[in-house]
Amino acid sequence: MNVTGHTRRPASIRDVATAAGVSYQTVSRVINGHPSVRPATRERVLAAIDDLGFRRNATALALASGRSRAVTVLTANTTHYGYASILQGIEEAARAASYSVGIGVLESAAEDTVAAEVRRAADAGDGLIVIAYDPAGVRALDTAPGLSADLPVVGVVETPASPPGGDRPWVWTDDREAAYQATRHLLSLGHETVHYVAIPSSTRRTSARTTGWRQALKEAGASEPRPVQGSWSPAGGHAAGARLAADPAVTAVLCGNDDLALGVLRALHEAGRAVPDEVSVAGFDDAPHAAYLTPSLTTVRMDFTGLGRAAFALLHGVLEKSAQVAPRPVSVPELVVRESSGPPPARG
Amino acid sequence: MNVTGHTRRPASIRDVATAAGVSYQTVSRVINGHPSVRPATRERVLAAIDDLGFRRNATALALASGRSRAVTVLTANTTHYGYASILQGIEEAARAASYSVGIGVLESAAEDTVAAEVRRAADAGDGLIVIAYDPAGVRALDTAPGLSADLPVVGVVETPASPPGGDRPWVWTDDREAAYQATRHLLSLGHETVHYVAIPSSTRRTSARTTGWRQALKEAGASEPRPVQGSWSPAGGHAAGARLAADPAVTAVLCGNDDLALGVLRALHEAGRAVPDEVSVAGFDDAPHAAYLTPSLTTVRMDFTGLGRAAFALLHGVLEKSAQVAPRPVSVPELVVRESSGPPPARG
DNA sequence: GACATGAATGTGACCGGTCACACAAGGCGC
DNA sequence: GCGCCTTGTGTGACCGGTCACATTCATGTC
Repeated sequence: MNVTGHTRRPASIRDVATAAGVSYQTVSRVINGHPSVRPATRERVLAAIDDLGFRRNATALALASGRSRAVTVLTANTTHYGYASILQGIEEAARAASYSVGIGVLESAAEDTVAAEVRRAADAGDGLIVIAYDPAGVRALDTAPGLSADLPVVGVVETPASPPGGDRPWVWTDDREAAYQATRHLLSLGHETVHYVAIPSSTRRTSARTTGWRQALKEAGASEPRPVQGSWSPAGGHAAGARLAADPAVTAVLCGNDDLALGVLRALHEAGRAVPDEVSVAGFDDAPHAAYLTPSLTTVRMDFTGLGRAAFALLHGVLEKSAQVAPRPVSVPELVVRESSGPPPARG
Repeated sequence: MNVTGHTRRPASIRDVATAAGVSYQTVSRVINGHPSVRPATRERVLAAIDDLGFRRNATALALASGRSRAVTVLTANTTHYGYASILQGIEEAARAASYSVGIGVLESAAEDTVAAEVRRAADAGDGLIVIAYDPAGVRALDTAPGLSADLPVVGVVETPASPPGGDRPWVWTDDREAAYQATRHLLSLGHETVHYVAIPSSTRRTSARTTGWRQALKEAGASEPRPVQGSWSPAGGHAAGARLAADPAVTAVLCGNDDLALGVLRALHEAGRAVPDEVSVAGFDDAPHAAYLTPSLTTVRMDFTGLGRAAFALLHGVLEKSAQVAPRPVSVPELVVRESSGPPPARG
């Protein structure tokens, strides 16, 4: 144990070598667990390492080995529950694998902003995970390969519209299926149709959640109202909800996430429409607050941290060829029925 | 512009040098804007840089210069709104200063867990920001200097109990004052006293918010109920709220954050106690959902991203001595009165 | 016209690791 | 007793930058 407080420059392998009376290469061998080092020598080196408080310099290691054992996460936002949970899942898995995690926030979807962030990420780590639920993320995911040829990129995406997209390095939960189930749940309660307040779609066309909703309506032969474009926030949900509340025909609303649902609930309340007696509302994500709202929110539970872990695992597999490039990890969200959904009011 | 797709090893300054017909040192000078380079030479070098798509290798730079222009943020959680916002503020400021941000999650407050994370942080970047609102963060903040002598550490903390703590590199918002104001608000509405549901205290004794609450009660000559120990989550608030709801004497509840308040609201609802008619509730943070709850939540708005930016600014000042070590940045939270607080019920 | 001065550029060492290779000593086969 | 393989260890170059110092040439000064 080193007790000298004023360790100026931290000890290098050469310092350790001198202290142990061996060459720096031998120290390197000990550090890396190379077999052919005589036990006695190893002991001496380990003692010196301990004594000098040696820690392997990550920067030098990165320069020499060409790999930094660091990944960068690009996201449009760190505060949304889903995004934050994914990040936490990534960090957890990365930590377990002794990788460090860097983070970059995409402040806009503008091409140059995104490009700048991707480049920063490219020379900060040796892999990139993009949370691509929104236009900024999608653009990053699209342009990254072009901007930095040999930077492995993994995307956390919505359920891809087309069949599993060849072998793109993507992870997702089946939110199309989840939206389908949530919609069916509402229809099965007796609602004639289900309105939808959408999160901003990641693709130019329409989001996976929208697709699942639409599919359920179609199968049930229900009419398909125009989705209301929301944002990610309660404020967006509130605006959308206000419009829906004004239409007496609306009896069931599915929301792209729980924050939107919260805004919708509020708008319905302000319009004097009772939930679930007059209108049913369902959300998406099962954020921590969903269960504690009044009425508590029927929603779809998403395993975001699991998604984050899977994203890292996939990237890890690419970075260390050894690790198998895991079979596309897809988890299935689970519908959680609470107070906010119920049968429609008897026909007036 | 380089159009060759297969850039094997990326160009180094020596490649650029050869291409431009100068020495690598001249390239280095151009990159760093050294004055004494003949304009014509500079042009040639710049052309070569552009042509080869040269990007300065961050790792080599870090090794040679001894500084990596990276900071690490240590936090117990990335999903809480406050924490996530602080992180976002840090990232924003760091990006503006061309620093990259790494993140480490403290999974427990156990000594070795924390120590391991601090060490990882120490050799990942050249500065550390610790979000120290909870035991894990506090321990990290406390032990970091001992674990890694010359690693600059900045703490995002609760309002320190003692006078500004010498010259500790800390940033905070005056949440003691905020709690004081929120409590006074409730008292001024006519409540005899205000109950408090606490977030886990960061110190062994009591949190700044608790102190502010206590101070307001004392000044008003109100009785001081035992604070109810909550967690950070709605679930914790719900448990605490259930207990408080059972006591008819309770007419006003201040909560350590908005998630707790949400749980308390729910518990009161379940107990059949109307808010604000029978019981007033106030939160802390002004999370995005606070305004959209029913009833909407009276709370204290905290400038978390500003706090994050300040934390980075402080660390930045330490890292680059040039930058002034900003005067301790303290922002003042603002009380936002909404529907959840009102006068107590007329004495029955 | 000799010499100090400064601008423009190049050379070598270094940061702290890794890798490829050289080399000495010991065990084994024949 | 010689060659040969294996084990243990050391040497030198390298990763891609920076820094300190040397060098060249043009200019100004007396």
